[in-house]
Amino acid sequence: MPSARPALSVVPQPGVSRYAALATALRARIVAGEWPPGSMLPAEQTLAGEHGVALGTLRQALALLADEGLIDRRHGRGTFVRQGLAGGTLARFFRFGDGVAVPTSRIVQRQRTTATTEVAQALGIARGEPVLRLSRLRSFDGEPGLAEDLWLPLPRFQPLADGDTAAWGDLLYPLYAARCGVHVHRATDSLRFDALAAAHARLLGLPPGHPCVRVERLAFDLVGTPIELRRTRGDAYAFRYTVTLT
Amino acid sequence: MPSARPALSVVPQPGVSRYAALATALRARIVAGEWPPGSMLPAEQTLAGEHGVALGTLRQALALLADEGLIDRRHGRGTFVRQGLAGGTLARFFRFGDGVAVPTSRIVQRQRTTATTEVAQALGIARGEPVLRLSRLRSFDGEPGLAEDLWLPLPRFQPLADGDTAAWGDLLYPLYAARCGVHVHRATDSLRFDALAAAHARLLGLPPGHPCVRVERLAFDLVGTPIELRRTRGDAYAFRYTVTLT
DNA sequence: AAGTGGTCTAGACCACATC
DNA sequence: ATGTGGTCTAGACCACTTG
Repeated sequence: MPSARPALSVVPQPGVSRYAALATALRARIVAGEWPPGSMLPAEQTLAGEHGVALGTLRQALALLADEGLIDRRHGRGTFVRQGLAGGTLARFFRFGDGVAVPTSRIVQRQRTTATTEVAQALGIARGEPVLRLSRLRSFDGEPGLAEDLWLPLPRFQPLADGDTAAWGDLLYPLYAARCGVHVHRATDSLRFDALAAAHARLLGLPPGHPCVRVERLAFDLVGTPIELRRTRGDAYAFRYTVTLT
Repeated sequence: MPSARPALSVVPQPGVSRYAALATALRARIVAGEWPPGSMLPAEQTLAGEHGVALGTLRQALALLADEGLIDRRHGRGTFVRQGLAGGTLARFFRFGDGVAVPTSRIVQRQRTTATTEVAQALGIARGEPVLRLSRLRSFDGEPGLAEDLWLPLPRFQPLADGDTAAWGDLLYPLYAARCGVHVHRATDSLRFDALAAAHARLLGLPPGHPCVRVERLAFDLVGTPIELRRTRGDAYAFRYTVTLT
């Protein structure tokens, strides 16, 4: 009598290690929503059994996903699907306030509009598609510090198109998760130097043409779909950033 | 008859895993120069035997050191002590030339002097200690792009104090290794915005007061001793930098 | 007490690089 | 052919977290 074969056993493939294949399989199950963000994965023993591999092999696969930032492993508690980006505040590029407190946020403008060529390309949609455009001012200890313009693809962010923006709180990503079920999983920040346009200068209380650093952020969800384009401007003289190489 | 105890066995300690303790021991042997930069470590089996641990445990220890950038593991070849920093060119913060070719380097000034308070603090020496000060211009396709000021602690970099600087080539770190036996292993780059002083402006062919990005680099050797302070300035309009978050 | 991930072992076998 | 690191197994035991 043949031994029972695990339900989801990983088929050996040339050129791909078992744990890499396993990681791909698990990644797919997570992205498909089998375990939603914040939820716990089955125990190591269980998963290893399901996929017909030894514990060590399963752990190698999970280590890959943890490196990618897809899951969080917590000793004694379990393995969890990551909720979203942590520690990625745009304020980290500048020296404002005490550098710790979350800045306050005020929505200056909200507007339903259509995607320009530039915005469409960034968000991976067609030109002219509907988007929600926001202007936002972030203040540190009451002092204006960052002026932001945001573009959000519209069918998906419809819940943010109406209602009182004063009730949104100071952080957007938790809002995206709560109201739209959108979890930001990855983002790229591109920095460059610029001069302040009149509108931004007014918001920040600086003279027009004042030097600024412009951060362009593109944020992606779990599946890799772009979900937010954000342009942040702050006083170039407050810009401060450190990288360590090894 | 008691079983033979390995020469360098790791003593179990509360609160410290065996592989972490082992990594510390190996790190010490590397830093002490037992295996100089570029040389190969003994095979896994050998090291595991020497320290009286299983192969898997030794591999965990080596994985730590590889993460730190202390060693390079190469399948089928061996485990090597890293030579030095790779891919850390300061030009990565700017968009000059084709972005690939190594820029040419010209030493504009070389001067034996003493450390100011600021330089001394950065290099971890006393104020007034002798240092070698260099000014350097880096060009891309013949166009000046980066103006650099460097400070090197002097007993150690004596070999660079004399001789023809034209023979130095375009990269400094290989020069440090070849002439002074100094290997750069880690560095931190701190960025801020500034305006060009007259001297730097002249070098770069830009007007005085022109906006620039100033990168201050502090480089360390294997032991963690600061060995180079470098201040690089480039046109703020050429500044371009991208970070990915996850 | 029960369940989770973390550590450690002792071994077999595979894949890569070099002579 | 030989030596290197990479993969995989099957298990034991430890450490952390929660009911």
